[in-house]
Amino acid sequence: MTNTSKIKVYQEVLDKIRQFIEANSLSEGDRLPSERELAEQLNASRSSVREALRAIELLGLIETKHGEGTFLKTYRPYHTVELLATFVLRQPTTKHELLEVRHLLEEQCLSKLISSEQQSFKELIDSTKQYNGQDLHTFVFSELFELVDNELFYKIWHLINNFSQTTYSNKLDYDRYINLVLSVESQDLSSALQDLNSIYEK
Amino acid sequence: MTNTSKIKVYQEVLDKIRQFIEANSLSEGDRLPSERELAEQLNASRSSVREALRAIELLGLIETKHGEGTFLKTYRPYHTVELLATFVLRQPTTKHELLEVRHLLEEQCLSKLISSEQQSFKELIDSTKQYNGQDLHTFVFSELFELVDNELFYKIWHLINNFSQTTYSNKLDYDRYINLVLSVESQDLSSALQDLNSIYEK
DNA sequence: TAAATTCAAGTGGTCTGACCACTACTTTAA
DNA sequence: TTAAAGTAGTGGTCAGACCACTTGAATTTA
Repeated sequence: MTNTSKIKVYQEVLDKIRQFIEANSLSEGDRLPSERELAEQLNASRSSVREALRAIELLGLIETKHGEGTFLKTYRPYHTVELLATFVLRQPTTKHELLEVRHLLEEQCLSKLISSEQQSFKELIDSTKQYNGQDLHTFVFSELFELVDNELFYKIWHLINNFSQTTYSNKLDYDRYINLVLSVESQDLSSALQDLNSIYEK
Repeated sequence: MTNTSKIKVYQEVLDKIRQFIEANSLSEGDRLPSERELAEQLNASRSSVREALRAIELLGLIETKHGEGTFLKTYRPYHTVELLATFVLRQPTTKHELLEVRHLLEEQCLSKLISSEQQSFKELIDSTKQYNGQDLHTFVFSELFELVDNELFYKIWHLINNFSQTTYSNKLDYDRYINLVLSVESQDLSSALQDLNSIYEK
């Protein structure tokens, strides 16, 4: 019946690896112990270790180099998202929640920016006008979040944003985003929030 | 040189599985071929197949039942988001950042509650007064976040909250938290935010 | 006949040991 | 001094072996 308690070896390994990273405060580019070493130290077979490593590799958290080793990687979930997209039939509720949270985070971002020292957004406006990529929203907010100077905050938004990839913006949106930035620049919070709303309601 | 093109077996397997799912239009609950079957059909070893399966299992896309088989699962981004968050959060993060983000999530929580339909907080106030545990903050906000009806939002806060292990509340805090809830009840946002601030500034 | 038991086949879970391919470094030879 | 060859360590992959578990059929029992 209630069998869910069975923890698999590869999951334990996963946890141990995470702990190892934390304990040795490894960061981007650092090398993990070899598969054989991990297997021995964690008292697991190399296969199990590999299952764990492959899993977090797919998540984009590590990178393996044949003949060299396994390395921590800067987290970039792009390929994960692509992968997921092909597998997933998204559920409406879920999608709604994702967007709601994203919206929330962005509101706070704007609020933070406005309540901090005034700064110029000239460059951002220019680069927005010239932006030619797929996802204007991501572009603009990446820039805005970076200004907030809270790495964690940025990462969380980034994470959510990647999962809520939905409709790609059409050209009309340029105006909306530029208005938004202008509102931020003039430190008008309620106007900025309204601009953001209009983007979401579209 | 251009070595990046080296595709690993487990990635090919992954792709084939995806194609299989698509071709047979499998959906939630349907069973995939057994590991041994997949290995044979895809001309790979069982280990490689398992590496692929473990990876997407970790992503939350499939579910394996010992002795039964491997099944497609309803996809919940929470799972992935949570998983990734545990890694992201373990990267060097200052306590200040954690608290700032937590604070900010809580502000949004209050804001959401206040802008939604009015509700009674009588029970919450009572149980807060009687609360006898270690962490009043967690208690009160767990309740508040649940009222927001966005599971993802709740989970993110929960994660951050766990990592920002602060602390011990002294009795004086009871008043602060009760005031906070009262402000929410009377739908007075600015007052609620102020109450929250006073908790953080303490 | 109906119910309980036993048993066999199929499945995932794990481990071992073996090669191969690649990299970086050391040793050797020119 | 420099170039080449060798070597040790690493990830990549595979084959095969058990084990634990589930299911359903065959068998036994009531």
